[in-house]
Amino acid sequence: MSSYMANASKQSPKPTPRPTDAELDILTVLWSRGPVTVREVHETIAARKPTQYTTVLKTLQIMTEKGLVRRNDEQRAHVYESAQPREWTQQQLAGDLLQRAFNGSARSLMVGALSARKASKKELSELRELLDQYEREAL
Amino acid sequence: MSSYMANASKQSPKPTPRPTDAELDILTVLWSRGPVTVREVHETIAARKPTQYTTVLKTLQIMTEKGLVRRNDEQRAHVYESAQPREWTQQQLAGDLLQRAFNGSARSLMVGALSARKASKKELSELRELLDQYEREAL
DNA sequence: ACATTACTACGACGACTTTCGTATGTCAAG
DNA sequence: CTTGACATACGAAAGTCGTCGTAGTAATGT
Repeated sequence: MSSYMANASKQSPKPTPRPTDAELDILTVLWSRGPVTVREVHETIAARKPTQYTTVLKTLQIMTEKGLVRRNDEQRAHVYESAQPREWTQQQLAGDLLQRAFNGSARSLMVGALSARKASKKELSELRELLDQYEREAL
Repeated sequence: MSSYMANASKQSPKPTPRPTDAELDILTVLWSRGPVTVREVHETIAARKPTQYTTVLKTLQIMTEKGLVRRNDEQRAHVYESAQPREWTQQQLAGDLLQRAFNGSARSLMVGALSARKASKKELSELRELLDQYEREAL
């Protein structure tokens, strides 16, 4: 064991910032589509909300600077992919909101979520299953 | 019944916007303290994060314009209170995040929240109780 | 070869956020 | 009345966000 830093952090390991609304829209595409070109991202985004190609491009460039996405520029049309898996980002966002608006109470967050969109019977049992699983793991 | 509008909405009933980070900090104080003066809000806020009095004041003024808070200016020191109860705003925020980042899946949101802060045994049973309650009500 | 199409880079604008300083008003001592 | 403590109003700086137009460059078709 020498003094190598296998760790990716050097100098200021500035944590990945919370994605903005527009950025989250793009990440959603990247997560479901995998590595894609700007064009593909744009097509998907523009299908739901009229948006210029360059708007998506610019946002992706900024996201690259922020470290939210990785870019492969070997091809002429650069290929982007999310720097973090969906679950990781979701955890950040949930944790952040939990902290900021719910004073850390998972129960309150659940109340908020459930009352926001009436949960189906199926969804409720799904949640119950999730709790079972957690209780088993967390010994 | 004449053409009166007892309703508070006139012309564009523009919905209350999502509070920003700084605004949420202030709302948190208002919720736990009830109607208070700027001074009281400031003292609470400044205890955790150095902030000028006028910063809090200005933010509260903006929040008044947005309809996030109500102001009573009968006294020289105006008294502010949240325009919406804590639960209502929490529901908005949870629903918003659920929609934007979790594709509407309450289960995913729960996974995110639970993995963000390891839930205690007590918290888990609290959640289970909540589900019971929901299942009983939602017939 | 040249026109057309497909990309990236980037500057810039308007709206919004957060922050603070300064101007100004009110009121109670002294 | 004047001063000092305490309020509100407000302009403005500095940063971020979302958006787009334009410029330039590489590939493709005719």
